[in-house]
Amino acid sequence: MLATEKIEKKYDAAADCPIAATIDVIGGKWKPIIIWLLIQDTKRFGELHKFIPGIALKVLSRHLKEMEADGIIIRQAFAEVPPRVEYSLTEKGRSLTAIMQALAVWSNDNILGKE
Amino acid sequence: MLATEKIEKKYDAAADCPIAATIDVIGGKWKPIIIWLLIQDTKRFGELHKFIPGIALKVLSRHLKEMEADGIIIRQAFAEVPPRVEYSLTEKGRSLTAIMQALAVWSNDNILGKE
DNA sequence: CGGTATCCGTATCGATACTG
DNA sequence: CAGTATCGATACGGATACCG
Repeated sequence: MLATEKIEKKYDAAADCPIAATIDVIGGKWKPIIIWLLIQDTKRFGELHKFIPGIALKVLSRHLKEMEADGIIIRQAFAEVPPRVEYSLTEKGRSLTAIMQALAVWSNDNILGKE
Repeated sequence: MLATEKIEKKYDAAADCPIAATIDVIGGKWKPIIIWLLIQDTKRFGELHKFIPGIALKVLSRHLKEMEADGIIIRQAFAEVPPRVEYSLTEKGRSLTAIMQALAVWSNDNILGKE
């Protein structure tokens, strides 16, 4: 997006609403679980895949890349055989913990009892 | 009951992860802004449309219905000419205020300064 | 005024096969 | 082990026209 051009910028919910911007970071279909798992512990790619039933490899891979680009997780590859890659939260990622807990609490209070 | 028809329930992130469940409620593309506007004040359909640049009528309408179904907003129609419909938050909806603020704060601390 | 109906483009998710 | 490539399905958002 070039700021030098006086393009009549359309309002973009995700970019212009701070709340939506944060949801964008934690709001993919599987990102909450990934973050939640990493809050507890560093994990390898295969572990994440095992802990998250049903996620496609491609999707897991893309979510991890996005989260790395957003600066909330770190990817650490070890030059071994067989290869090992570990994912963990950055400080920024950890700073989401309180929010995650608040979201979980709200769910328990307002959604779980409903079904 | 056929054994083959055993309901092998697939893991559903949105339903089975409490965090994802809450994000589902507040996480549509425009829901955060809608909630934010309604936190400040009850608003009519047209007002919401005016306050949210670019949203399609259909999308606004659907989001409002979903939020009503989720129990976080109330739709109140007045039998007048011209018709008037007002949307406001329920108690449950208001209970999201703290979370919304936390999300906005996190965005200001971790996203806004970046671009 | 407050919507719904229709049609469409895109983004996102998913299963499987294959590679470094 | 840790991914990528490929193809397909579907959910989501958007523009416009029309109705009560």
